[in-house]
This record gives sequence, C-alpha cells and structure tokens, in this order.
Amino acid sequence: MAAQPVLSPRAARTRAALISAGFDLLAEKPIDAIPIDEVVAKAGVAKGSFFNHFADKQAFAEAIATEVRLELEDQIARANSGIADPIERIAGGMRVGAEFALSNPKRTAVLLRSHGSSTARAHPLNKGVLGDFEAACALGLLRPEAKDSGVLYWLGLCQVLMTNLIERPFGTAEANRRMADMLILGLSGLGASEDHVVRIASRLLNEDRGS
Amino acid sequence: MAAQPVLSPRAARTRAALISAGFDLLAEKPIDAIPIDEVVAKAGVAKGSFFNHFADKQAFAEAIATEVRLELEDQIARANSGIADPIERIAGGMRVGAEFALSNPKRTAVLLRSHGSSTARAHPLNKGVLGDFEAACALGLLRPEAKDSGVLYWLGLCQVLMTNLIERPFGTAEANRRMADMLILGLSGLGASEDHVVRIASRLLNEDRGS
DNA sequence: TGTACATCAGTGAACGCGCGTTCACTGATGTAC
DNA sequence: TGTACATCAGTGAACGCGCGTTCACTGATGTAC
Repeated sequence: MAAQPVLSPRAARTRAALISAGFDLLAEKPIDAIPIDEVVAKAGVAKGSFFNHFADKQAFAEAIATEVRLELEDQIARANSGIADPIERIAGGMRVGAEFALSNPKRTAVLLRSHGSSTARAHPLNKGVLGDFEAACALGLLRPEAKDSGVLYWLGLCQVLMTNLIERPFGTAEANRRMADMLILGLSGLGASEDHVVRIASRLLNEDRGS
Repeated sequence: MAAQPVLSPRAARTRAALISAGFDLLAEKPIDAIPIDEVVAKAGVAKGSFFNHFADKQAFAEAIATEVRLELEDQIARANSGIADPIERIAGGMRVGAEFALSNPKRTAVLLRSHGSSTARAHPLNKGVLGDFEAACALGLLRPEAKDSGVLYWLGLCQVLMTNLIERPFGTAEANRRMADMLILGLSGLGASEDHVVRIASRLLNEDRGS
C-alpha cells in the first residue's frame, strides 16, 4: 500500500481531479470502455498528466477501486466499534453497506463492478464479518449450517441488496423497508432468535427515521 | 428472437465452431478483452467468416449469452414441471442452478458475467420464480417480508451460490453440502416451515447421491 | 447421369481509426545565497 | 528582499500498434435441363 510520498499541492489537485473524473465514469461503464481522453477531458487536464500520476490505465482503475473499498471498510468498522454482540455486528455490516449504497450510488457501482461477483475471502464486505460469524456460531446463536456457509449467504444478500438499491430510484421510505426486509429474512435464515431479529430491525428503522 | 432461417450444413458448422470458441473464451474474460482474431483462431475459421454470421462483436456476445440463458431457463422449467408446491418449485430453481454451475462451469461463468449483478425482473433466474413467490405468499407459507423482497433475496442467494460453485474446485460431496446449506438457510429465511425445509433438503441430497 | 450456371459461404489481405503511451518542451514552484 | 538556478509537474502533438470491419476473390454446394 505504498503511501503516496507527500504530493505538492499542484500535483495533489491534478490527481484529485483525475480520480474524481474516474469515479463518475467508472460508475457508468467498465474501465476498458473508457478512453483516457475521456478521463482527462472530464478532469480538465492534459493527457500527458495522466501518466505522471498512474503507471497505466489499470493502475488508475485499481487506485479508484481501492479507495472505495477502504472507505466502506472504514465505515463498517467505525459503526461496529464498541458493539460486542456478533449478530448485531453482522447486521450492522449490511446496514452500513445499504446506507453506503444510498448515499454513494456511484462509488457503490464502482465497488460492485470492481470485485465483480467474487466470493473470495478478501472481499471487503466479509473482511471482519468472518470473525463475527465464528463468534456467533461458537455461542450457539446460529443454525449449524451457518458455520460453513453463513458468510457466503450473508455476502450474497449484502451484494444483491446494494445492487438493488442503486438500480432503482427508491424513496427513503421504500429503501428502508427493503433494508429491513432483507435484514429480517437474512437474520432469520441464519437462525437468529425471533426477538434478536425484531430488536435489531426496529432499531434500524428508528435510527433511520432520526437521521 | 428471429429464428435462424435454416442454415446450410457448412454454414451451421462454421457458426457452431465460432459459438463454441466463444463459450470457452467468454468464460475467462469479458468480450471486450477478446480480439476477434482469438475467436477465429480457436474456431479454426477465417476472420471474414465471423462477419458472415454476426453483425458485430456485440451481437456475437449476445447470441452466446442468450443461448446459455435459454438453456438454464429450460432446465429449470423442465425440473419443475408437474410440481405444484410453490416452495418446492422455488427450491428446485436453486437446485437446478447449482447443478448447472457444477456441470457447466464455463457456461455459468458466461451467464453470471453477462447479466452482471442486475436484479432486474428479466433475469433468467427469477423469470418463473416470481409467480411461485406470489403463490407461496398467498398460501401464507412465507414470512410477510418475503412478499416484497423474497425474489430479490432468493436471486441473491442463487447467484452467490453459483458463483461460489464455479470459483472453488469442489468435490461433489462438498458441493452437495454447500447446496444443502444454502437451501436450508435460504428457505428458513423465507419462513418456510421446519419440516418443509428438512423434507426438501433431504430429498435433494438423496437424489444427488443417486445420480 | 452429365453439364452449365447460379448462389452461397469461406478466405485472408488490406484498410483505417481509436486509443494507449511517449517525449521534448514550457511554465510554475521551490531553494540557495 | 531580490536574483539565479534546479526541480517538479503540466502540456499536447506525435507515434504506432492492435483490432474491428470491409471486400474482391475462390471454392463448394445446389439447381435446371
């Protein structure tokens, strides 16, 4: 993760303009369908500058994808900090993912596209979640099938929920219902107890009403 | 769906060679990363022939994607023909999808890539399933949340399961366990009754042992 | 069955353009004294 | 504070190649008589 070695203000501005243009364009179509000319035109920068900042087009796309991934990981970690109950933490991941999709649809599109439909352990959404599932299983809070397949199951639900939220033009009320539905169906499938599920879902809706 | 107007044997052979090469290549990478030269080389055909059969590269990719989609739709419909219980039909869709992934990993990769992570109603996996969910809800067999979000939930699980099955080199025993796990978690989440779930899961495993 | 002709599909060389990448140059920013 | 010099980043014209698409030609398949 070679931290950038302190850019001059001018260089930082140019780089930021390129990245920002990249976000907009990558939200619409894959990197291979985006000419560099389009990126630099949108960024208001000369073509040559592009290569001052990125080794090639792929590196550019990866830099952007990495940025979004870290952003979401960070938000999830922050939201779950101080929460011990593993089921609540698991639910929190989905919840933050859904809110991320609603407030940053473009970034979410980039994220979902960049990791495709990979189910790999390295996926940002199941980074910390793996430990939560182990803890929940150890406490006997979940159905036995969740031990092996719970993470995959949860990951699938998070992905499809986020995809759905950025595809449809939802009002916040509908979006909240969809979020709550998925949370309830999802947690029930894992075998969480009825009152656990209800408690988490109702808290979710209340917090959202407040914000 | 303009049915092809009866190809001569020679033309049919050439077309088949191109499609077959396309299957192999599209399983590995998206169409934009595949030069036509590579397709015709693999098909053992001259470059010019490509354009005798397909208007352009996109049409080629779409023809292949369509073929896979129809194939899977057909298998699901066939497996569910004669089955009335909507929950059993819903489960059957996932089951056929999973088996398709195991026996046709390349085609599945093409399918999953071509429809991306779209949650649209037109998706092959939720074509007939929509009616099944309505029926199941009308009969009161499912949790109320499944009415609005059940299809999305189920689609996400099918997609992630199929993706997982083609990514990992599974033995059939492990693959069957994963399938059963997802079915049990998934149906439980929908609110299907315990014995319904158990009955379906055990039948699934038994049939697979036989085949 | 044989011959002449028409159509259909295959072939691969050639074209041309889009686009990634390079590079010599310029202007801006920073440092030494 | 001012001047000279060095470095850093921006610029856009030019390059060149990969690749989609075209086309004139050839050989194969089919039909008429």
